[in-house]
Amino acid sequence: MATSAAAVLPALPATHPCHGCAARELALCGVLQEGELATFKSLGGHQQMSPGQPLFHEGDPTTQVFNITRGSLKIYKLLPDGRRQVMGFMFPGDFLGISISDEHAFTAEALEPTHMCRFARNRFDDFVEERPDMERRLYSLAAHELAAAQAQMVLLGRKSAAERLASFFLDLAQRAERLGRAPVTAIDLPMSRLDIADYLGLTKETVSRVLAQLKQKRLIRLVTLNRIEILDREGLDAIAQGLTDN
Amino acid sequence: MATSAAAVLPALPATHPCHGCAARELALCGVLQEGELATFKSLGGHQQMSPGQPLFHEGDPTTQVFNITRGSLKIYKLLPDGRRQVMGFMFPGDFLGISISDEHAFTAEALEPTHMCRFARNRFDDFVEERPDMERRLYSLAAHELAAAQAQMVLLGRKSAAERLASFFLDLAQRAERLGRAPVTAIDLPMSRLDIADYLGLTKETVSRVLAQLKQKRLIRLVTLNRIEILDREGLDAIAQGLTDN
DNA sequence: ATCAAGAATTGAGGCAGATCATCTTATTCG
DNA sequence: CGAATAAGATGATCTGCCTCAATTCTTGAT
Repeated sequence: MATSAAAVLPALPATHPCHGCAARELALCGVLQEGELATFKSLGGHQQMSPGQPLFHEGDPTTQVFNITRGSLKIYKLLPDGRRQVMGFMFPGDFLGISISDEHAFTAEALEPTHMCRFARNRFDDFVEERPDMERRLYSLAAHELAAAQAQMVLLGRKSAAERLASFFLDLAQRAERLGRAPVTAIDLPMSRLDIADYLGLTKETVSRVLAQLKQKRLIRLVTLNRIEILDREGLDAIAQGLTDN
Repeated sequence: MATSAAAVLPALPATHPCHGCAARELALCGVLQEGELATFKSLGGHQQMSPGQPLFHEGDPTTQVFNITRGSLKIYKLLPDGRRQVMGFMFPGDFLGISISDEHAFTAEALEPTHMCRFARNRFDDFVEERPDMERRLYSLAAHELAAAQAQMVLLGRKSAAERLASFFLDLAQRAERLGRAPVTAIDLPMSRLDIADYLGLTKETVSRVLAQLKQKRLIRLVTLNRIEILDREGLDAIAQGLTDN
């Protein structure tokens, strides 16, 4: 069951609808051949969203699944009194639709202008059911997400504020590297400080303060408000893993 | 992909090795027919563990997968300095092996005398690969676990100590009900207060104190140290969801 | 039964991060 | 461009949970 995406994909003709899709190798589509890809593509459509626009709400029927191709989203749950927990952020290549429930377990909302492929869920399921590769890929995605969720439980249950921020930045860097296939020292933060706080189980004030500490320790630098540069990755790593008192 | 376990299973002859297995309908095996079940069973063996005994450690190669049939386990991750996050507790019917990594992401340790079916991972994978039902079931399990992990993130990121305890007890009650198919008012706690604390992101002292509060509010009663009775489920529910100040 | 050892409870005080308030810096829009 | 508005940073104070320290209870061995 330890199946991973095909390492090499055949080049597509420039006229193919998926040609040039930044997400292709990373997403579900990665396991499909050219012919299948066309069939797959024909199942659904394309969709764009503007910042702040919700894709769906917690509790909505899950009639569609999505594949992010550009931009980013946050997904979150709310408690009745308004407390919010951000479950994660989605970037190009990420698949939004791992669930066997009829209702969405969370709300999804665009952080910036965002593009995605959209599929009717029943047609998607039918398509997947006939392609063992695809099923295995889906399982693999779910298993990865589960591992990530468990890492986040450690963060939320046992890490200090500084450890949480450091872990978060490193995680973002790694995801950017997976997308770009090259080492990354500067990271975009398309989400607000409040989003970060709600993701890390903190308040926006604490996020600001810890950010200031990390800056002062010369571990990071704020290029702009929404873009940081990692100055000392080893130092950040040491903090993230709890190897230093902070 | 919204496949669930078969609702009704054919009765097995009393001589069948899986006859009387408390976990059969719940576990992976639930989708298998009698013939297949025998084949499946022949892939692996049975194993018993005593309290405190580790099944495997974080980082160990994942050469086997397991299906709990009796007893219970805790699974946890450690930070380098010894801080611990318990990721969850496993009961009969639960499957231990959702992963595509070559190394275990956590340590698993028996809480009480515990029995399980054991399968070599490569043989298990081969078996699964030929049975789409089984693959779908595995995906379904992973999706469920992911949803549970996300609920736990809300708990760890945003709930108060009392809310965490209340949520925990209700969750245990629901799991017991899924196993026994009958309403449950008394719950066994095979884990220590420290295990509970490390699961809920608290200390054992806080767990003790909140337990005392819930007792005093007549929401629960301690039958013994390791068994509580739920006296007011609605009240607990209200707390768990954060509908009451506590 | 009695004792020992571990587990759980209870108490006192401290602290990391929350809350509330203010100020500063971006961004938007007329 | 400049005012309006929102986002972020910073300061002061508060508090829920943690830490450290005794007890008390439970359990298993003799």
